[in-house]
Amino acid sequence: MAKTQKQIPLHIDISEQIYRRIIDGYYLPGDKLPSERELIEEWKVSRITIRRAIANLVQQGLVSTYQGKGAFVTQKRKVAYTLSNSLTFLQNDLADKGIELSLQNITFELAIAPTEVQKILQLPSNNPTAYLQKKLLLTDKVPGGVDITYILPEIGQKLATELKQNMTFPILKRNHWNIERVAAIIECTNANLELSEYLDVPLGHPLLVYRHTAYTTNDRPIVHGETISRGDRFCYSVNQLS
Amino acid sequence: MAKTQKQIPLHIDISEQIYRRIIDGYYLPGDKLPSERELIEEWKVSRITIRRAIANLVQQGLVSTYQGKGAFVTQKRKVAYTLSNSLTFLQNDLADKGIELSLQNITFELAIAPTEVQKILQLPSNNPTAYLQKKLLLTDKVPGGVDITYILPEIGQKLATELKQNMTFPILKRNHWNIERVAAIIECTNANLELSEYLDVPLGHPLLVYRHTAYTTNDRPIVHGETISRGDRFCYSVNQLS
DNA sequence: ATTTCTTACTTGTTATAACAAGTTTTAGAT
DNA sequence: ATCTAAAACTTGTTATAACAAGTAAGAAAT
Repeated sequence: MAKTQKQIPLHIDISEQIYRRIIDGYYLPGDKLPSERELIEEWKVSRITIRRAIANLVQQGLVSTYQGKGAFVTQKRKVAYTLSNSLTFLQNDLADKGIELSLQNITFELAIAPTEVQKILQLPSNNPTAYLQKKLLLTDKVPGGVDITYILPEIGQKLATELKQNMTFPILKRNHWNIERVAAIIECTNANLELSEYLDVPLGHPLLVYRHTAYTTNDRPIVHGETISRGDRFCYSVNQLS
Repeated sequence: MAKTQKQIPLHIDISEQIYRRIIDGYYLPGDKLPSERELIEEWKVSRITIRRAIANLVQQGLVSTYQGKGAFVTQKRKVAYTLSNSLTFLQNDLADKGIELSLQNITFELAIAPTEVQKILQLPSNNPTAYLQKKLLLTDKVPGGVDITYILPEIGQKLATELKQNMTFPILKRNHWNIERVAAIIECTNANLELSEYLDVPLGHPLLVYRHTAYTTNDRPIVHGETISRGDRFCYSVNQLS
């Protein structure tokens, strides 16, 4: 005998039914869902249950809510960062796709690096400082990511002006800092309050993290940082050859 | 004058304070948070507010709750899939790290492929079928990912037995299907109900998706699929040479 | 016709309440 | 001492209620 089906909560039942309507195209991307009041009518449940059901859909990234306006089916088109065999030159990459990338400097300062960064960049223990830069990445004027980078002091000092206005890797190349290899990890996290404010997303929104270390000649690390981008708008494309 | 600070909700205020306690190490990974009752006492607010505050932390991936037990600070150690210059051979890769990978076949059947897959695999329009395989990936007996793959009929038929028990790429190699290149995209999504049940995570849990197409000689596509893994347990490591 | 203000509608926050459903501890029976 | 059942925890679900805050539509005044 099948064991008695575990009682599924009302809010899951309701969110699954709305889920199907979205998947089946009954509610299309951009459409407004019925208001809470209407959904309460339809299912004859309390507001708290309907709100929970909608929250389930928001958590699945299918719906976004706006105070005073309503709940809307999200439309997701993602932009790919290309991690080709050569290096990432995001700006050109996006320009090819007709997307305008701009930068907004948040901070640029000499700071004591966290211990992990000290190790990775092989900073001298008597003076473990590096330039810390935080940049906001805007695609078509809309914030899409944050870049947090530690740069060796000698490089950061010379290239300060440029670094505040452009992407890091192309600047290094222009200034004859050869980048021999980049070791990177791609992972996902969820937005904390600080990031949710920078990126204008709700708390807990999925984010893609590209944590990288760039090495110049003789395997000398020169830059370490992470690019944190909205998971609903970006992805990474990888091409592997045998 | 600074414009009047936007009123921040109580639940955010509380979750941020607990957030700090976690970040500062006052609550350590694995620790049990105070119970709802105790937190209500501490902040003199209603249960709904405390529950919302904890939900905020869960959404940020910092806390997990278990009915009847309590809320616990999560400990995150992530396992890296290596996307080296050569191809992904996950099993060896993980074995090197002392992690046992096992597979559990969910479905293996000849099916009509979705139109996107038809295009990618260049299936004949009069018979657009391919083998559809769903596998559960278990690391140390615990479900960590789901693999959904479409395989050309001629290959799937011959290798059916093997495919049900092992990873796809090593099998192809053993059977002299040369894989010349793999085009892949890494992105993140949130668990829907089906995936949340397979992977034993809450609805909306962050997931990493590795969507790939493998090409053999003459750029002929033979396999297309996606590996969906728990974002809290896995990441991808990429090494780029110039 | 245009602007302004009010009103009605939307989602967001918070409180109180009761019960359900797991887990752990305690008290009791053997 | 060991097993068992009850009690006392825990988080999960759902209802009702009131007000806050943001948006849109309509009425009133210019």
